[in-house]
Formats: sequence, structure tokens, C-alpha cells
Amino acid sequence: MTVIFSKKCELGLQAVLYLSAFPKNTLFSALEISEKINAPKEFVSKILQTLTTSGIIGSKKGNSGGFFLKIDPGSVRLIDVVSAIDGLDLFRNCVLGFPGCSVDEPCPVHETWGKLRNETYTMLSNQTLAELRDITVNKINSLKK
Amino acid sequence: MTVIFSKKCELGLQAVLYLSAFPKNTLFSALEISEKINAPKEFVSKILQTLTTSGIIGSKKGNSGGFFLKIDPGSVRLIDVVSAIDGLDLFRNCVLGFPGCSVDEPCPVHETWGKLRNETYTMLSNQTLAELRDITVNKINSLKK
DNA sequence: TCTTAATCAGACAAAAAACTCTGAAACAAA
DNA sequence: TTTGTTTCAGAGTTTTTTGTCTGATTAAGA
Repeated sequence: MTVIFSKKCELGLQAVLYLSAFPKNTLFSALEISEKINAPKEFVSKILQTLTTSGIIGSKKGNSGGFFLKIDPGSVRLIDVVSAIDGLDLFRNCVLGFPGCSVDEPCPVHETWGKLRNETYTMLSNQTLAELRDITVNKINSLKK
Repeated sequence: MTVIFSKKCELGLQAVLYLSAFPKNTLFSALEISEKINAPKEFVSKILQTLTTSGIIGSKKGNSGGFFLKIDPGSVRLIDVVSAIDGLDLFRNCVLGFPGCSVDEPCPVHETWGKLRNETYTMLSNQTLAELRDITVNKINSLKK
């Protein structure tokens, strides 16, 4: 089995999207977020720390502390989160794992996958959290149970 | 770091492509194949066994035995190898890991990724090993060192 | 000031994926 | 019939990823 993004990255994306559904600087504890995206609190906590280090979200310690979206939702793209957690190797390496895959020595899917890969990158780069907000809010609300 | 296919799947694809570069029923030992695709012999051996079980390649025991492409190259597609090793969950599950991702409750990239995912599936399904043969032979030869 | 609730750092544990080893069975060729 | 080379099954090991625990630090509110 395989996926595009690691578990960490999926949860990081979900967490950031969750934060983007609320007014800027609204604080949420790791516990609240973890319950909402249905993942272990400690694990989510670690991921949020990583994203704090990379500057996408901010944190506040102490009683009634938590995490918040630090950068304006109009300036954050999904690719920024992916880049912070998984890196961008996915968009560089040969999808079949061949070494030296290039225009001169292409793998059997070099051209077709290259095109799709670029479109995937574009998909994650073109829209900001602000632009995705409506659909995000809708999805977040559907997670309530 | 993430990739589309697991290491097993990448090597399985490479091995099958390697076999498809030669006339049907040509035998290669696991050692020969592993050296060509630059991977551990024992690991490649295991992967080839999996593909043998799924019927894509055949095997012959004993002295001067080895593995060979069992199905006609005109009837094998890359998706068949992917399906045999990694399965097809990649083409079913939400790329952001959200539960219940659907038209009614779409994730923020449901539509765009859905389209790209279908195109990726098509890419792996449309062409057979036979149709990819020229570019495969070229790539295989470039691996010689 | 004390209690409580939060982040955070680092070590730790468990599970999954990647990779190795051993020994048995098959079989070609000497 | 013996020797050498191979697949193959299953167990074992290593590494990576996922997930947990502990304790220190921070800070709001009673």
C-alpha cells in the first residue's frame, strides 16, 4: 500500500486546514485539534511543533494556550505544509525509481508522469487556504459526530 | 519524504520492464536482474516471487533456472504490477486522509486531485509493456555501467 | 501563591517496511 | 549419481515511521 503523503503530512494538512476554518489567531489546544481530526493527541502535538518551527503556525504556552495559524490564510498554500513535513522529493525523483531519469534517458512514463506531477504541484500551489476556506469549513463541519 | 509507490513496487516495476526488453520466455536469474536494477538480490528475489504468485511472471527452479515474463507483453500494463504489489488504495482513498471524502463532503482538493488521480490511473493502464518497449530498451541500456 | 492546563524537548515503544538468512526442493550437467 | 545453481518458503533482522511517555517550562485564574 502506498499514499502520496506520509501520515504526518496528512494530519499536518488536516490540522492547518482546520485552523484556517476559524478567524485568524483563534487558539486551539493540541487536544481539541486531535479530537477533531481523529488522531492521537501526542502525535498531532509533535506535528504541530514541526509546523511551529517552520513558521506556518504559532504556539502559546500555559493555561488556555494552544496553536494558531500564524501566517495569513491568504498567504499559505498546501504545498507549504507538504514542503515543511514531507519535503519536495516527490516532485523531483523518478516515479519508477530509475536513476538518472531525464529527457535524454527517460523512464517509460517520464513524459506522462512529469506532466501529471507538475499539475499536482500546481494544484497544491495555486490556491491559498483563504481561497479553499468555504469548502474547508464544509468538510470540517461534516467531521462533527 | 514520500513517494507514490513503495520500494517493493518500484523494483517490481523495474524488474518486469527489464524482462519485457527481451524476447518472451528469456530466463534471467534473480541475481542478474538485481545487478541490473542495482538492488539487493534477496529482496528482488522476494518481489519476483510475489509477482510469480500473481501470475505476471513465471519461474523455473534448478540449475540454469530463473524468472521470465509469463504473460504476453502486449497484455501486461504497469497498473497490473502496481495492483499486485501495492494494491489500488492510492486510487481510492482521500489524498489528504480525510474520512468520507466524496462529492457530497469533498475535501479541499477532492475535485482537482480526483481528476489527476484518474489520469494517473489511465497513464498506468493505457499502455502495455509492448507499447513501451522501445523506450524501455533505451532506458535499460543506459543502466549499463 | 497555588493549582491547573497547556507547549515543548527528548527519550522511549510499537508497528510497518525494507532487507537478510537458512534450509529444502528442483534440476541441468558432469 | 553427484555437484552446483537456482527458486522458494519461512523465519529473522534492521531501519524507518508512527505513536507514547515523562518531565520541564510557561502562564491564566482562583
